[in-house]
Order: sequence, then C-alpha cells, then structure tokens
Amino acid sequence: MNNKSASDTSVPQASPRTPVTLEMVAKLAGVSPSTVSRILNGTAVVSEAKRQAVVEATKTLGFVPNPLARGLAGGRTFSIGVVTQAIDSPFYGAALRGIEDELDPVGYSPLFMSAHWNPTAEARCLELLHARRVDGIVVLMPRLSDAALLASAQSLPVVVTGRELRGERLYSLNFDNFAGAFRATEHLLALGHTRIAFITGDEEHPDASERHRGYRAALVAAGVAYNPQLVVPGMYHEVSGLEAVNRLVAQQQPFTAIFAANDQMAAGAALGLYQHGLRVPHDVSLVGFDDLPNSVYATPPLSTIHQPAYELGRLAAASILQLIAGEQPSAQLPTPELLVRASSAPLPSV
Amino acid sequence: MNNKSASDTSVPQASPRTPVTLEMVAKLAGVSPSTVSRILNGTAVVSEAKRQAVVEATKTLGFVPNPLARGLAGGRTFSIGVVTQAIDSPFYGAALRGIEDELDPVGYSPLFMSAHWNPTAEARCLELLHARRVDGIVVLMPRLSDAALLASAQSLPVVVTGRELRGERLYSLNFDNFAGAFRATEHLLALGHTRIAFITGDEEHPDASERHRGYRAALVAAGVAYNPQLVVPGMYHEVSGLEAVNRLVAQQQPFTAIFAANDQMAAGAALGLYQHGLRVPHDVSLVGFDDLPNSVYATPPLSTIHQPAYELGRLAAASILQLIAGEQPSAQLPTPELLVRASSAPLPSV
DNA sequence: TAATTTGTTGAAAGCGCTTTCAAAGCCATT
DNA sequence: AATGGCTTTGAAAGCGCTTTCAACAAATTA
Repeated sequence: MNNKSASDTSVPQASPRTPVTLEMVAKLAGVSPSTVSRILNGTAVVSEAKRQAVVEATKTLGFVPNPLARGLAGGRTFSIGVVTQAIDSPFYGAALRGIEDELDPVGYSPLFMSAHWNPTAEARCLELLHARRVDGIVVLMPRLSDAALLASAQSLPVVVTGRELRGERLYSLNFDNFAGAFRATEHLLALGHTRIAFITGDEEHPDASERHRGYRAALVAAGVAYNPQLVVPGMYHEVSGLEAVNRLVAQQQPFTAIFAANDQMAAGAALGLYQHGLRVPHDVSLVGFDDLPNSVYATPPLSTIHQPAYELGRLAAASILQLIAGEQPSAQLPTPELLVRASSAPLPSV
Repeated sequence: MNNKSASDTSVPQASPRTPVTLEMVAKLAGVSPSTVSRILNGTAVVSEAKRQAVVEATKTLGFVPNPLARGLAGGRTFSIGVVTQAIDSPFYGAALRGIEDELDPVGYSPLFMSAHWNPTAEARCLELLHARRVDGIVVLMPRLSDAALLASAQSLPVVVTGRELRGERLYSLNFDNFAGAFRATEHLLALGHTRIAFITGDEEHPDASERHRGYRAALVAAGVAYNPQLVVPGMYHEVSGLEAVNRLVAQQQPFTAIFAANDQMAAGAALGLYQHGLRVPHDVSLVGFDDLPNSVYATPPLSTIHQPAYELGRLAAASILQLIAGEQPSAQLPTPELLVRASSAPLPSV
C-alpha cells in the first residue's frame, strides 16, 4: 500500500518514448542514413571509424529501429507466426514457451494465434499471419489438409508438427506416437496385466489413431487378443475419460488396467475410478500419455509417456529459422520415454 | 496416410500470396488511393457509387491491407501487447484466451510476451512492445513498480491486473483476494474445523499477503486464535505444497484441514497427504484457491475459490480498447466465489 | 445571378527504413 | 603518370498506406 520508493531505483524502468529515427542517428554520426542501415544490418563493409561513430550515436540517442518501417522497406519482419490449437492448454503452453525461448535470443518475435481445432479458423489464422507479413509460420498439430499446408508453404516457410509431410519450404516434426503407445502397453503387460482397457483419443487426430495402433500392436506382440470391448472412445479431454470409465464399469467387462490415450483423459478416468470406489493402482493400474506438468502431482502420480512439448517448441522454432535462412532443417524429436510412477503396479497374483 | 482428396474441396484453403495493393484497387475502381483508404477506414463521407466500386474491386482482387504500411503511415497498428508471467500456466492460459476472444472480433491482434516473474525481463518486454508500436499494453500481474508502470502509461494506454493503481491512461483490474481467502477459511470453519493449516503463497506477490490476511481475519472473526505454527510458507508451486505438508506433519501440530493459497500448492499438498497415508477429506479437508481447470479432476475434486481468469482476460482487453478509444473503463471483476467440491468435509464429531 | 458555403475528391507529402545505383576514393598495374 | 579494378559511401527511389491540403462541384444564400 505504501510506495516502496527506496527499491524503485534498483528496478528497471521502461523507457518512455522513442521518436528517435535512423536519420537522427545518421546526422549525429555525420554519415548518411544508408550507412547507418548497413551497420545495423551488417549488410556491407563499413569503415571502422564510421561504425564507431554510429554505434555511439545510437547509444546516445537510445535509438531503436522501427520494426514496421523495417518490415515495410525490407520485406522481413523478424516475426514468425505460430498457430496453436488452444493457447490455454498445458501441452501447447509448454510448446509455446519453447518457441519463445528459441526465438528470443535471435531477435525474432512469435505471433501466437489459436485455431481451436477448427480448420476454418486455422485457415483464417494463416491468412492473417500472411497479411501481417511474418517471415515464417509454425503450425502446431494442424487440422488443415496436407494440400492446404503445402499451398501455404508456396509463399512462406512453414513448419508443422504432429504429421509427416515434406515439401519445398515445408518441414515437419513428428513424434512417434505408435512407439509411445506400444511402450505404455508393454509396460502394463510386463506388470502382468492382460485385461487392459484403452481409452482412445479423438480419432480425427492422426496421433490418436497411431496411439491406438500402438496399443493393439503391443497386445498382439505379447500374444494377448485385442478385445474391442475394452476399447472405449474418448475425445482427448477429461470428461470423456470420466465417461469412458463409467461405460467400462457399466458393461461389466472385467479389466485390471487402463491405458488412456492422453493424460487429460487419464485424469478424468482417475476421477471416475475414484467415484466407483476403485483404487489406483490397487484395483486398477492407470497409464496416460503426454506427461502434462501436473500429472506428477496427481494422486497417485501418473505413469505416462513423456511428450517433449517444450523441446518440440524449440525444435520447431529452430527449424523455421533454418528454413528462413535457406538451410534444410534436420531436427528430430527424441524417442518416446516411459515414466513409471505410482499409478501402475503389478497385477496382484490372486 | 492416403490423401483424402474428396474432403479437400470442403476444407478452406489458405490463400497463397497477397501482392495486391491499395493502389491496384484504386485503379480498378477508377478512384484515387485516398478514396480507397477513406472507405477502408471510414474516415470520411464518400459517395455511394464509389464505395460500391471500391468494395467490389477489393473483393475481386482479394485485397488485404498491409498492416505494416498502415502502422507506419497511420500510427496505429491494431495490435496490443500482452505481457504475461508464464505463457505455460493454466491460469495465464485462460486469461490469454480471454484476451484473444475479446480482441479478435474488433480486428486487433494480441502480441504475447513472457516475463517469467522477472522485473528486468518485464521491463524489456515493455520496451520491445513499445518498439513494435503496439496501440496499448496489458500487463498481467506485473512485478514492476507502480512508478515504472505509470511511466509506461505516459506514452501508451496500459491496463494492469492484480494491483490497485490508477492514473492517466492507466487502468487496473483487481481481484478481491482478501475476501476470497476469508470465504475459504469461513467454509472450513463452518464445517467445524478449527485447526486449519495455511500454506502461504510467495509473499512477494501482493495477492499472496492478501490471502494470508483473509485467512487470519476469518479465523479471528470466528473467535479462533491465529496460530503461527499452522502457517507454513509456500512459493505458489506444487513442490512447495508438498514440502509444506511434510513440515506440517513433522512438527506434530495436529490439524484437520489445510487451506492452500493456490490450487497448485493444494495439488502438491494432496500428494503429500497421500504419501503420509492421510485421506482427503476423511482425515484432512483441503481447500485451494484459483480453480484451475484441472482441479475439478483432482481426486478428490478440489474445493476452491474460483478466480475468473478468462473473464479477467476479456475485461482487461475490453478496458485497453476503451482506453485506446479515449473512454474511461469501468470494468470490475466479479466477487470471489467458493466452489465446494469433494475435498472438504465436516469435521467428524469424535 | 453572383457570392458564399458545404461536401466530395485527388495530388502529394510523408511514416522510417532498405536498397539499388552511381559517384568517389583507394590501391595496384603498366 | 595514367588506367583499371575494388571498395566505401551517399543520393534517391521506393515499400503500401494515411492524411493534410487544395481543388472542384454542388448546394445554399443574398
């Protein structure tokens, strides 16, 4: 309530205004605007004397180049568009932070937009970003068709995640969802479970069906029959996990473990089990997928497949930067990693 | 895997490129660029005939004005800077979505930046946003001094949240943390609890001390002595909630309920209690603060004080828009609301 | 009918920067 | 000493839009 004027001096102040133009710097340094520009961008060799003068003038005046003017004149805006599906989502949040962290040091700014899993909204985002003259676009888990994405890449470098797709000016970063799901199921099997229920993701997403495939393949590999009765549909969000458990319990099919196609549904499932008086992992083991930040703090902590969301962001950003620089990206996502926590336990030998 | 060419036609395509300029529209419509600009911005009265022609030409050419040129020439960029503390955080995520939803319909774009609770980083964000010529700035839960914030507002409209602060071109939106904490504590008291532990937030944040005050005031109002032994420090994140419980258990002070200054710490606390074999709510009732999206899916679902993060975002955005329009905002955050879920229960009468 | 006002439009000057283009300076050659 | 080839530098033309400013046409008034 009382202003802490004492500490104010130590805290950085935001500078008030910046009507300082390149021209003023040029005048002060006694050179032409062109020279200042060249020094700013390292576009050409300039004598050391002038460089010094310009650097000094820049400092004295506190000159900060106007990005709008730069963008208009030079064509490059040093901003890259990022279309995400849901800005409020632990998964995307981590990815966005990765992008931010990668872009910031090199002077690029991300421009975030949410498409809400809606292809039409996604297309609109792409248009808006084009209009804003971004230098490149990253689309996280696009819902648009390959063709539409490739069309976008005609005019601008594009990086997409969650899909296998290559093209001129287009790079994709994909996670091995199949292997991850295989690994998770394998884990449950190793613990002695055979009646393993699976809560699918929204099968609209390619990764959802990959995870489904992985589950099935692991079962088959272990000589356990794939039982469609134990596979209940989910939509990748909590409620659907809850409902899935209700359905599972209702249909009387015995099961000792549940593998949910993502952590959010696992959380919903945990609640469902709790409501039915089923203890995790005592009565049923639970494994998720994604490793959301809060999954470690679930009670009990959730066993899951780690998705490198933050890394994904960093790599996507690094790749788009490479594409812009005319290089060919080669980033690769790490392989799926299983995190065994308290929600999965050996099948009690009855 | 196989391209679904059939559905491709129904899916929107991102337009390829837009080298269409205002000048081309002017030529096609048979008017001067000035007139096109005027129609675009509604800056002046134009004859209906020309308006029609321009609208048509715009449509035919698929003209989209270049925001950079607009910004440079007109001074307004139709973008507003948003500095958040952590883009990956359920709380901020919801707020950002609120901002997005409010800004989008009126043609403004948010520019998100994370300051990571670091005043220096925050100051840098403000500078960058200034440089990018945003039309206004929203700072969510700033760590900068009031003075620094007011200084920023000298040159640009600013809206801050989580603090009481008024000024020329500066509006603040605050949540009644005191009342919320009071309400939560009251709830526990009403259930018969008297030995209510409190896990504090990072007292650097003004809202943390407000919540502490609310807890204490409710106790006093109910004639229950404030016991410093039951107050354990936390840092607003999960681990600190876990540690707090460990400390609480270790120091042998009996308690039947815990009020955590936020949901994240409540989650940590829940894990701690679980590890100590204490059941929620059977052995100890637990109440949080914030109502994070996943708190409903905790086991058991967490009783908490609802923080209107999404609303906060919307109102902040609406306010900055008003400020830009030269109006005086009057938005007010709703009063704290208690959500009673399964984590709090009456004290068993021994 | 002439004079004045009001309303609609276009020419042109920027906004602050990048980038040809050509001039000027420098050195090495012959 | 004169020529050619490099390198450093500045003048000037934009980038695509907004916005005075002045011109013109139409409507009003005396």
